[in-house]
Amino acid sequence: MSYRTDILNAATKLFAERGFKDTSIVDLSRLSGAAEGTIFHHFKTKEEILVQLLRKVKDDILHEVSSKIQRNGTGLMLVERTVELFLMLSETMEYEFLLLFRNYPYQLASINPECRQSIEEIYNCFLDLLIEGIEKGQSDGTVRICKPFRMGIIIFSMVIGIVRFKIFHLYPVESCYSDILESCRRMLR
Amino acid sequence: MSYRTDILNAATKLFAERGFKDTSIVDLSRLSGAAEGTIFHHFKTKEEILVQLLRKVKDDILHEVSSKIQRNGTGLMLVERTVELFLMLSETMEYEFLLLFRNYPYQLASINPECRQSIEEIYNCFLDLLIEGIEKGQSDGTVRICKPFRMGIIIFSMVIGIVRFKIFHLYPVESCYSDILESCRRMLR
DNA sequence: ACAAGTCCCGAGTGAGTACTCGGTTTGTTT
DNA sequence: AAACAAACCGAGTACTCACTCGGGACTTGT
Repeated sequence: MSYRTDILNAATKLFAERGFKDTSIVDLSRLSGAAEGTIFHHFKTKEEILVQLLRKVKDDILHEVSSKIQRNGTGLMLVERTVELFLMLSETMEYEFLLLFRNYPYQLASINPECRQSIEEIYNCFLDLLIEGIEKGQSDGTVRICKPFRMGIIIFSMVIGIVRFKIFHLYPVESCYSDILESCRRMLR
Repeated sequence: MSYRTDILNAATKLFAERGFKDTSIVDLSRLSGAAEGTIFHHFKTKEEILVQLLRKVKDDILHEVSSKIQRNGTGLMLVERTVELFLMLSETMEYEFLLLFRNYPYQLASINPECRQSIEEIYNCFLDLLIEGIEKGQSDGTVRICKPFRMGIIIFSMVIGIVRFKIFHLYPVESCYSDILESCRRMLR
């Protein structure tokens, strides 16, 4: 039982709530209970904490997606399931999503390419599912003829936008979920 | 001819490109040509620069909106014009939009309530136009029966998401503009 | 000419930062 | 129990940051 996981947990919380730059090692030390020296015993630099944290978040989310997404049914159903899953995960994995949205692409992209890559893999995972669903839907007749990539981008940006509104408490959107799915169907049919 | 505007111009560029926290007074001094002391002669604190900057951005955008938006025509047309205007402004006022998207609601919200208020006014300006268009459209028959606020939120989040993708070069979206308008129509009709 | 005021300068200040280092504790192996 | 390594500690270091201060230059009104 080392402080390693305590430090990562503290980092998840603080990086998500305040962002990377606004969290100091002293903050991490206080919240995790580990001395500053201990933190640098487990992680070479502050940046290294973020890199490992994001790698873990990426693994968790990709695992969650691959275990929850079912590919039976129509293409339109796959799109709907992807949207629903994203909305659901943004609640069950709130801190992880907060972390993604708060730190990207603002500080992160320039800080570290590995961070950026982790986050892009997460983004692409969902976008690819949407595109796959649209293409499949065009084969089975549940989706109209349109450019899959473009419509995937549009739907994805809509869902991300909604989640951002919710996570940062800008507008109340919980009541919109059914309207979002209905909007997707209308856009694609 | 004082350094005041030079400092604000430098701040617009640097806060937009790097964010508030990642821009130092030395950076501002170098880019504007004004000595550090001169910066603090014109602005009480670094935060004060941001406050005044955002107030100006808000005024500029609200003025642009009120001068460009025409209310003749159907409700659906008002929605489409609002979306088009937002997309257009995100190009003609690129730095200002970058500034909005980079700094909100991450560092800003907690830093200063006046900053937050400026940005919320900008957001609400567009959202209110969308809602107005939807309600008007429901009267004149160009928009189906739905909750105006919810659909306004959904359309707004879609447009913001697209602009974010573009501004940060995450995905190529320039080609999507006509699809976005088409999607709006399908969602509302 | 002189006083007042604005603009400007940049070295200096103190607080905070990420990170280091020498040494202590704890756990494991033999 | 002795030996070794991993985990842990916190004072110390070098650096960056926003901000101050005392004074110089230029403009304006009297």
